[in-house]
Amino acid sequence: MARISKELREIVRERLIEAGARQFAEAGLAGARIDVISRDAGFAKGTVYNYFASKQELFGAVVEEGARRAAGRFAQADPGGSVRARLRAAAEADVSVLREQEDFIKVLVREAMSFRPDTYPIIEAHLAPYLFAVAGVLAEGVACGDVRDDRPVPQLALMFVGTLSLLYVQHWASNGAWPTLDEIPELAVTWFFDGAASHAAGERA
Amino acid sequence: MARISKELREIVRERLIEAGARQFAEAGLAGARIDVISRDAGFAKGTVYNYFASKQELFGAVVEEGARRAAGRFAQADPGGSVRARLRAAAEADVSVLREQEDFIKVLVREAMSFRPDTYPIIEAHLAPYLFAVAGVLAEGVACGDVRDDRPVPQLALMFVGTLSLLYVQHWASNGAWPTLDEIPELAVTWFFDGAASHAAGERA
Amino acid sequence: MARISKELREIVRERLIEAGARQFAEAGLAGARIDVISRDAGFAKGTVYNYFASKQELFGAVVEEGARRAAGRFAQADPGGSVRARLRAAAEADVSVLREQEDFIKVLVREAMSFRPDTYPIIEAHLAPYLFAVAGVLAEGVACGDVRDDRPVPQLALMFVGTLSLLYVQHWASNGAWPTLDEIPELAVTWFFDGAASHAAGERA
Amino acid sequence: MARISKELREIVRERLIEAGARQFAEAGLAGARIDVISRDAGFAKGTVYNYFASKQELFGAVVEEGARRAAGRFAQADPGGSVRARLRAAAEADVSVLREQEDFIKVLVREAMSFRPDTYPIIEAHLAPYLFAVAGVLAEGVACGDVRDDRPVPQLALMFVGTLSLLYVQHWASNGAWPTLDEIPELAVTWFFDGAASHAAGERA
DNA sequence: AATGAATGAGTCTTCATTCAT
DNA sequence: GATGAATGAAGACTCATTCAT
Repeated sequence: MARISKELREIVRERLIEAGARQFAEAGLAGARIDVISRDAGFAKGTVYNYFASKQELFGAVVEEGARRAAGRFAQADPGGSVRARLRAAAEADVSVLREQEDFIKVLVREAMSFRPDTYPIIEAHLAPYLFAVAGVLAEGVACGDVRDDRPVPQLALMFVGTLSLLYVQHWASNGAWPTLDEIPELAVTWFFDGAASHAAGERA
Repeated sequence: MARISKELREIVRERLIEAGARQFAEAGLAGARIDVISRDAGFAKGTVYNYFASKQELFGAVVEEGARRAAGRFAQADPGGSVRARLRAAAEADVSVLREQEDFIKVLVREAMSFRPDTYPIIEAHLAPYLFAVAGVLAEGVACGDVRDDRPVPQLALMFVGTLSLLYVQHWASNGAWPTLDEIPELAVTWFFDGAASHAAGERA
Repeated sequence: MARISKELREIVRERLIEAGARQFAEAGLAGARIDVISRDAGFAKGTVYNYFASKQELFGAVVEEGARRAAGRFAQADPGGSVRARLRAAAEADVSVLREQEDFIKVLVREAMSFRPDTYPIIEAHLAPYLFAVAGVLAEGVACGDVRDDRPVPQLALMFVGTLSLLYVQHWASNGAWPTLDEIPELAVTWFFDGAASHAAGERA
Repeated sequence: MARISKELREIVRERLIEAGARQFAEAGLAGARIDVISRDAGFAKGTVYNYFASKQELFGAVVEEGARRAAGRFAQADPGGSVRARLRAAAEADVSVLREQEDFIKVLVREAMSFRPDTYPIIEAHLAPYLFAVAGVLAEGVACGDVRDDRPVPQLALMFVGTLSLLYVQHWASNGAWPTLDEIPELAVTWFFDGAASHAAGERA
């Protein structure tokens, strides 16, 4: 099976990453088993190691791919306009990724929320572009006075992404009862801008 | 003698659970090592098995104990006054518990975020009184018009507790850089009432 | 099986080292299999790891033990007198160790002669006391004029030990035909002092 | 075309064997990696298997080739004169071969020292002409009284070749520090005729 | 004939669990 | 009840070998 084309190699890699996303979402980094991943992708155990040097590295690739997909969708769906509208679009893009790639997002969110010393650096490294994109929108918001300027933009970005993540967790924890995926973008933006409890929030939403 | 023996047994059990909390907080369920827990509690490896049938069971006991300890955290301080002030007091009480029981809380938050089928119900059960207390305050807030009335109170309670948890995670993930524990109560309340991004929030804070 | 006495622990360790010597003598460091060693010593696979951190470390212990046994025998059998006589006694002691501990000596000689980058340092480190003992005798020989003084003593020691090793190899390679173990001490000393070919050697021997 | 093809095939085989010699010299049979050998020879992994059925077989071919190359080494230079001078010339010829074929010689010496049942006969067979040549010189030495006559000439030949090998090993083990290749012929002859320790040796050298 | 992706047997190593003392 | 040595299942990772292209 030699002389495989570069594209075929890429396809196999992709399949392994997707199988990895399923395993890692289900079992976490420590609990995931390499040979399950390989089998799930349709290959024998050893094949994973033709593409990734170690379980850690495969995990990193899964995280990276997850972040890349989310970020890509992000970029596409920037309607311009108010910061609020743009962040809402971003959240919608994120949710639409979640619908299609739930495993990837689960890995991202779960491991990010678990901040294990061995996985958090990986997550952080690969999440950077994603946070960067959000931060870009927020920076413009600060510039035009739509966003408070007394808090560092990176912190704000973390808070926005955290809000989204938290809503996902609540969605999963309630087995989809509340919030539903449909509600999440609006909830995230409202919460982020107006808080969860205030009337203003209620009114504006 | 049976009496003393029983008490002694309880003390040993407690020590094992505390050592377990430390390990599980650091390494997670899969990564934790029985041997380290036992040694850390001052016993030899085998002793754990005189008290718990398996690592899983010890883990369950840690989660349960953590939930039990955390559950008490709320009753303590209710200064009365505005909803805002009362929730802030609640958050402060929560943080003060966190200071003392950081390992337990870490395990709890992690597990909550992973909603494993075998531990999530435990967490949920023990979280209930806490959520109930928060909900009580919020309900009064709704009644007096300080809190929006178009969202179910239980959802609001979940969002408040979620905000706190998210801030904890960010605290841990940043190695305490931001937010610091001191900042968390104010941040939580502001975020919950006014959002993270708005000027109103900045002004009021 | 707890509370084993220190002596029992030592005995088990010894058994593992001896089984290790057998395996390493037969298969070398790379080829040796941990579970064969453990089984051969009468234990399950994992037991080796209760005594040694890794295969390398067990190998080091085997080499050390081999060198220790050989060196010990060396020290006991120093009759004093001429350097020639003392080295002969040393060689005889060495051969008597070889008779009883052939596996250990085989490991030592084979790996020393293979100077593999990963094993040679281990061998060198553990062989040091052995070489040191020989060097001590030779240094006295230099002092009293029985040994040439224009060559560094450590080189001479290496040459003597090398001579012995070479004879062992020839013994093994010929399946014991020549030289026999009985002949080795005399051969080694003669060769070392008088050469292999000269008449002087023939006469004196 | 068949002709060229056959020659080409021979060339590729040769390159693989030389690359094999490098790997085996460095890592031994067990430690050598097919993949490294093939790459080093300028081919992809699988190519080795178009020429050799297995790693073992390639190893055998390397040993055989090494022995073949080394076998020619002696015929070259026989200056006549004293036995001593002729053996010295032989040793010099040997060292000059070593300089060019170091990897092969390393593999050979190692294997000779390990006398594995499957390779030792090969080595022995190819060593025979070399030993025979040395034995021829020695026999003349015995005849003219320059070499002791109370030891079988084949044994003497083995001892001479063994001396050389031992010096090689010490050269390699010391990373070339001592003895240097330049010193080896003189050392070998001196040691062989006069011993390593005696004054006579020192004086005559 | 060369290629190199896929394979899977083989090994080290870890560590929860057991149990004799 | 405490101990810690022994156990062996489990799992990551290696790499010789195969074989489709």
